[in-house]
Amino acid sequence: MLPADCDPLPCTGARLRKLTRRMTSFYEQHLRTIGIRLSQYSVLMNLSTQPQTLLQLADRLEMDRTTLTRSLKPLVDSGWVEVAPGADARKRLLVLTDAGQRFRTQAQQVWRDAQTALEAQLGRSFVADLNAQLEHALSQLKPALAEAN
Amino acid sequence: MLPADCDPLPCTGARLRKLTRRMTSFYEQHLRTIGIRLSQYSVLMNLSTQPQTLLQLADRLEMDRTTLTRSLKPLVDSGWVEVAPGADARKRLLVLTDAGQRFRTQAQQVWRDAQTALEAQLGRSFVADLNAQLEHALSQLKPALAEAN
DNA sequence: TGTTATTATGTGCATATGCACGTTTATACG
DNA sequence: CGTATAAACGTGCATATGCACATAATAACA
Repeated sequence: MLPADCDPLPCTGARLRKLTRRMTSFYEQHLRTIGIRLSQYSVLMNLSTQPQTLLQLADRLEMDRTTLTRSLKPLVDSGWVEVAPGADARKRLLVLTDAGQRFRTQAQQVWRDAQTALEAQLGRSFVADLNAQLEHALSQLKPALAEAN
Repeated sequence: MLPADCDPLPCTGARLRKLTRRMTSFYEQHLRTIGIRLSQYSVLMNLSTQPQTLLQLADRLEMDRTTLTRSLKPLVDSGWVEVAPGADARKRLLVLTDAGQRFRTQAQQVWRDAQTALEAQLGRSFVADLNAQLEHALSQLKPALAEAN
């Protein structure tokens, strides 16, 4: 029999997905009061600093471009984000409207409550550690950059 | 100004979602060779031990019952899982077929490669720590059990 | 300048995710 | 036994996710 350190560890991906489901649910219990999803909150936060093109925002959020395209629809429909023409005719600039800024402020309060509740539940130092680990993993696990072009 | 330990930490939920996207992508680069998703692999693995009802499996995977219902379709269509009548007329028993068992064995090899590659990329001890952290978080962050009934 | 490569984006498709609501079948109980 | 409750499951809806493919517009270059 081989030594234990030759066997792969339990599936990290599955655990991660599991925790993400729970965690998302946790945040959204709070965010539901103002009718917004966690991912939408992320978009609002990232746009609050400055307008960006779709691709720029997708890069920041590290999500698929096409996912973002569709995630924007409810935000645009709600009047919080505007899709303006960009520097050249290809680009589209995503802009947070005034109403969007106001709403973001409100949403940030609710998020703050959620994050605080999370830290209360799991322990602040644990959450800090977890954040650091996630951050490290993200830095090491670079995106599957489009097959060596 | 308040001390820093009164401010909430950066959004854990957003980081978690980010990493899950990347991580899923990492695993699925491997799993794609045999045409299966990470979540489907989890289902196969959980069914390989013993047949279970939909609710039992959903509890194990800690995912929404209705999500699982639909996730089963491609597995059933591929002939790997069978939906048999359960103990009483309400229950449906999910059974891994023989072909399903064989496929699971094959898939497990591919998963193993992926997990090993992950450990090579992030460092085995880091992955072990991360697994432990995720596990701990899961144990502390209990499901939003249906509003105190 | 005309052709080619690159950039920025959209759409179709197949899942993943969970809430609200509805249906069927058991079980509890008066 | 009949009715209220609970258990197990399905479906509609709204997003989330990313791949393959298609389009439009700009940049690069012969």
